[in-house]
Amino acid sequence: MLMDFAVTEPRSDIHNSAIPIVCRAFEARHKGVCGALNPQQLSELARHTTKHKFDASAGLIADGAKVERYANIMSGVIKLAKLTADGRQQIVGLQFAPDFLGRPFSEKSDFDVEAATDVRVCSFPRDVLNKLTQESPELEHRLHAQTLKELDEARDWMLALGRKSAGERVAGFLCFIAEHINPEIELKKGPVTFEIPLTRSDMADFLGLTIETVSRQLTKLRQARVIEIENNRTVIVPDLEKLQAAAGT
Amino acid sequence: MLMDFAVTEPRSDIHNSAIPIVCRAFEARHKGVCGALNPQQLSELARHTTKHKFDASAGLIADGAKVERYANIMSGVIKLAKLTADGRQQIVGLQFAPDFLGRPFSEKSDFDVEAATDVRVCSFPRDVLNKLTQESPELEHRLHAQTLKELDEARDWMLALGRKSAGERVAGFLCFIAEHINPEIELKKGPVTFEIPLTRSDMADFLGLTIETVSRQLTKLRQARVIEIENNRTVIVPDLEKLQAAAGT
DNA sequence: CGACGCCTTGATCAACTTCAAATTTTGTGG
DNA sequence: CCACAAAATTTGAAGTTGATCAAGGCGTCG
Repeated sequence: MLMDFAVTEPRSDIHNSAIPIVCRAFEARHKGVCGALNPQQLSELARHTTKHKFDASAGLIADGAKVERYANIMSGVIKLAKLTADGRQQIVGLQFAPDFLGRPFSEKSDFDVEAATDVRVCSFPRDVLNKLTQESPELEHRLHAQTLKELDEARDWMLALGRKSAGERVAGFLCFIAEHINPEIELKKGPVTFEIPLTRSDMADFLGLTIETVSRQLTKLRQARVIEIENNRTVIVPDLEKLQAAAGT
Repeated sequence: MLMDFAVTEPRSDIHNSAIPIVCRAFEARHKGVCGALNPQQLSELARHTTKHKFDASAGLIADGAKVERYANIMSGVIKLAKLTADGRQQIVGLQFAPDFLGRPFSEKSDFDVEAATDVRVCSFPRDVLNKLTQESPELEHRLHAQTLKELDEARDWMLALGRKSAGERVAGFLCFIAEHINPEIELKKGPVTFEIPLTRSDMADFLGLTIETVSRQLTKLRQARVIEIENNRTVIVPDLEKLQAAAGT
């Protein structure tokens, strides 16, 4: 079931011009778009901000829906999915904290937005952000930078979808998750462990495959000792380079 | 063979602060990024601008190359292509006049940039545009808008690459070209005629197929009377809706 | 315990690729 | 303008990959 952002949890600091502590903590850890705002703008934004929680697989925004609010992802993973006329699904983007969520300058969404895992977001009205964008070139600059990052990722996946085998895609997906789950802690030699934030079905929709093929390729990687899997979701990669090699990268 | 932008044709109006006539004519027809500049900025940009011509299939920028100049496409079609480690190719974007060419804020290209058809571009140093961007929020806004458009197109093609059949992809590609070749003249009922700006090989690389499959699907569309083809490149679409239906859209 | 959701495994099948010509189009020199 | 060679496209036959169809296993939650 899809639900638009509703004001579920009015902030206690509504009439307080101090920067919300949660924002400060969040921005310290990450480098979200809010970092582009000065304290005054930040509290202006905070005045209109509400926090929301969504369970895994809850719908946030339906394809074609009018979008009145933007959001920042505080935690969790969000999937952007497109459907063909007859119902085939393709996930066209995955977003992680602290990504900005929403299509600037457009009133409606071009795809479904759904929680892949449990998710916490901060949302605020389109108008407020649009106004801040006009005041602060740095803010638009950051939004532009995120858009460019999404475009790079989309193009990387176009290469995978168009030209890579099922095995390469699955291995490449695991690399992608490994790099995004813990944004900083990566590229070191030792073993890497992480949770796949998607079901097999979501993985299939992301990779342009069926769940059966995804499962078979994971088994192959396991049998080749490239990965270990526990509880379906936990992946251990003893040697990331071997996984990258399997991804054809 | 790849060649970087070289200064091949110094402008006669280098020391003339008037807006180059070619720019005025170009901007009147299109709505390129230059439209965001005031006359003074435009002539500042023009002072550093040179025109270039590339033959079809000439390389403009190699993957990983350092990019010192940005450009506007004046005419023709440009393809952005990625390669896997072992040489498989995927075209991840097609750009048409008056698109901006270049990756803002990045020094090097993430893919090969090649002329699909004969192409004319205006190029200028990165630094000059970066400086203008800082002065003019409207300019960054336009660049951002183009990036968003490219992202939308990339995601549309992700759906096609991941979930659509060869026949749907080829039909969808023809719709895409029909809409881009003559940006305005579209969506009318009558027959539409256009030239495919790509070889079969480029089409295959764009669609994630082989040239044989592309050819067979075109033959099918021809036999189904959805299109007519003359000289391999000229396509006549009697009824665009039938083609869109074949594309699964 | 039993039912349901999620994942894995196996057997068969279809779509697309690969390999191999044949055919058409394009470019060049006489 | 024609002849010819080279390049691009089409067509055909055989081979693979991944999809589809069909069970079966494992965990979780009532």
